[in-house]
Amino acid sequence: MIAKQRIAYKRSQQRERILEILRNTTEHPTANWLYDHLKQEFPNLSLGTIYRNLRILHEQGKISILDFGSTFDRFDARLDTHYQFICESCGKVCDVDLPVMETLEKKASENLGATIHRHRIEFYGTCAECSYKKEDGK
Amino acid sequence: MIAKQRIAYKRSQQRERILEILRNTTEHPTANWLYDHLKQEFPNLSLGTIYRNLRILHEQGKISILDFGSTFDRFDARLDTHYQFICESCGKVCDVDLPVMETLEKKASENLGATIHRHRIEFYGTCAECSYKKEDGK
DNA sequence: GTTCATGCAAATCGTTTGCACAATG
DNA sequence: CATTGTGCAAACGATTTGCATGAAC
Repeated sequence: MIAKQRIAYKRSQQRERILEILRNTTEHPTANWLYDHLKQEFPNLSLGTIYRNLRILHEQGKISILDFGSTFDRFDARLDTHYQFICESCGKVCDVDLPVMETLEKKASENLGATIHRHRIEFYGTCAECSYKKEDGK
Repeated sequence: MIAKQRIAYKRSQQRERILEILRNTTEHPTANWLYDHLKQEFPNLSLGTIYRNLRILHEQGKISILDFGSTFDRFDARLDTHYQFICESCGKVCDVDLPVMETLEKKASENLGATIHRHRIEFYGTCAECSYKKEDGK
């Protein structure tokens, strides 16, 4: 478990673009989406680079990693605690505008005798568009 | 998306034991844990069988699948909504005894115009034992 | 020039699947 | 005996990693 000694981060075009895109998207892209998207700018781009940079951005505390049941992670430049909704029909992930309940952590903490650093809430269901599609015709 | 036509489920020793174990464990075993555990009873057991049966038990509504950020899923014979705590130090998963907040789904639903079927809450932190270990010595 | 980042391909790891054979009903 | 389940090994898909080359400082 000897962590590879890293002295400093150097800048890289790719990393800066990844962060920029994440900051300008309300969607929560997957690694693969980022790859497809940036492939145009960097024709030789590789998926390894995407993943390495996502990990680095996460280490730097600049992005967060949202891991749901789905096989792939979603990445987000929003760092504050916020809740998510996942559409089980189309897979879309979006933020839910509900006040964050700090008290929950306290209660759970007392309950378990554990130290709690953070919590997540995920809502699962069918989004407005998908409900609409299902209603008419097929 | 042609679902393989299944007429009926037949019983199988392996499946019954898997369910039995899940019902008698408060831990939330991984597929691999179940495999190791049952390998003694069924020396030729294969992981494929574990996964197939877990999926079938889930289809039958007898177990639930808990998927966290960790690479592997956890399985649970408790079916009612309940919240989880995940120790970031030892990876243990346990249930949190807090009242289920039905109203949350309603609020989120109004917020998004979506239909919400269920929600999950996960707390992340350090469990009592791990906190204790860290305190003294190393 | 030393260190970090890239691209590429191979490796990893949890999970799924195709197939021939065994168990169930 | 028709159908489902098993074991095995190969396949899968998201992510990671080793290595030689290229960019940053």
